[in-house]
Amino acid sequence: MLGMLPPAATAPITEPWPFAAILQGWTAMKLETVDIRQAASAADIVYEALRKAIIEGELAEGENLRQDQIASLFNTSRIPVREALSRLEQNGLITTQRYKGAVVAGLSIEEIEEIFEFRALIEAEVIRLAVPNMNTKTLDAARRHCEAFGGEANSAKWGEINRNFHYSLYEAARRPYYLQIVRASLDRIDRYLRAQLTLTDGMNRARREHQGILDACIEGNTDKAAELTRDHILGAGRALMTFLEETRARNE
Amino acid sequence: MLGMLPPAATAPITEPWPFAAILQGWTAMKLETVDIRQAASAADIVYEALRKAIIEGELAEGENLRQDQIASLFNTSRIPVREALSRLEQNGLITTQRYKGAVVAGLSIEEIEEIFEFRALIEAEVIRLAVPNMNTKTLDAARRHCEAFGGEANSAKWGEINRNFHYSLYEAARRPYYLQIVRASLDRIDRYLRAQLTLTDGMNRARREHQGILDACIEGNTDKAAELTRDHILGAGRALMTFLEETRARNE
DNA sequence: CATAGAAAAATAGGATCCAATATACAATCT
DNA sequence: AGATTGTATATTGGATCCTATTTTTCTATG
Repeated sequence: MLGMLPPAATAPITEPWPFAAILQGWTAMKLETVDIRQAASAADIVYEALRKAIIEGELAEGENLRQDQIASLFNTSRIPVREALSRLEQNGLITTQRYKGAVVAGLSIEEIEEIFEFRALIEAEVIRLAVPNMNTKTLDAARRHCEAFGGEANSAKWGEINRNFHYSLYEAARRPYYLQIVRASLDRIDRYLRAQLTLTDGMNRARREHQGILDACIEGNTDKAAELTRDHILGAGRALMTFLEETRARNE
Repeated sequence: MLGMLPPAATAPITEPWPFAAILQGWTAMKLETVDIRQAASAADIVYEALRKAIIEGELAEGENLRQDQIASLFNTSRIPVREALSRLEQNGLITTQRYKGAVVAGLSIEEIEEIFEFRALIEAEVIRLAVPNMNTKTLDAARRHCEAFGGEANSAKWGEINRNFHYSLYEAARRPYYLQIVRASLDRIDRYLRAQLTLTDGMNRARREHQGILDACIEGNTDKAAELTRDHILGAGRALMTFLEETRARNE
């Protein structure tokens, strides 16, 4: 339901203006900091909120997204909403029909399978590129996320922590384009992945596999890390497939 | 320059309404034909025209895209233009700054290199998945595109034919998500690829390598086709790198 | 003349209005 | 009753207007 969206409008993405720096005089500021000032437009805020709601599964697939409803939720007009919807459609998170509106995009079993297969290919390669660049700082961060994942009781947070763990390793690859694609493909299936983690016993398995990947990275064993990442994703995909086939069969 | 954009607005994407079928009575129509009616919005038209102009290099990188200028070019208001620009930004083809406008996105040497590396990974895999599904029809189509590529004198058409050749093989993979990513990544570097084909002697080499890939597909040699595709892309990337490093060095 | 600062023009973002289309529902006919 | 047609309502797409910000131009001053 749309009512489940976050408070909106009250949470601008802009950082606080650096009063202290101004009071101390501009010389106290590094010259580079001047151009950072870039407020988020209304469209940005709506886009991010909707994106988050979709990938976290708060908006069910097939649900209608009414422009004026969303606009009033965010205390804005329909123009920024339309821009946000247009961006979401470009990312494949929603589908729109002319004069009929937008609905949260659903994925067929085959599409989900394809995206998992794709992720296995890409993320294994990203890890392969990342391992040689990893230093103690990245490995420490990854270990923290790995432990956080194991220790978190609230299943609603697993998806986020799972992302953080993988991203913390992937960043060492220093491949912004790859990472953008990884993010986009994960966005598409994140809801299902979250379901798999909580509804099947995917959690324990993920915990073990994360530890294995992390160990391989610490050892500097590139091939092993890539192989384990690939297996991790394909395994989660297979578990999800059997789960979905059961539930979708049951609903017919 | 923007003046180089196509005539626009005069070319709706809708097909003609099937009068004959109506006069003969609805039973004469296949039931599937009814739902095709889906006109293109103004934003769609602007988006496609700008996308084409950017990937073909008609709009130089760094060039400003003024909303009202584009709007008057297409005889429309700024609203559809803004939607088109928003989509283009999501695809990485332009970059925008709040209150400052949009410019055609340029790529650094490193970014171009990364995208070529990425394409080599993905397209090799797509060919790998495609070869087992290829039949005489797809191979014939690919051969025609391959010959057209060799026989075409007008260098402005090489980019398009090059795309057609590769896509005709890739389609057999039956992986819509992969293909969408392939398309997006090719969009980002197509201008540079076109430059490489025409400005270096990339054409002859591409012709040879296309023939090799096609032969491997005809033989059903999956590994060879994947290997050659990978080499083809990486080779073009390297040639482009040296070319760009020369020209960019010369301009400083 | 050079430069800082103010005024003006240009341009993007957003709100509101109008048009086009779809959906729901009532009225009518067989 | 059931189908069909016309009408009202809802909703999206697009145009126009207003506001916020940037960029440019002009002007005053040293």
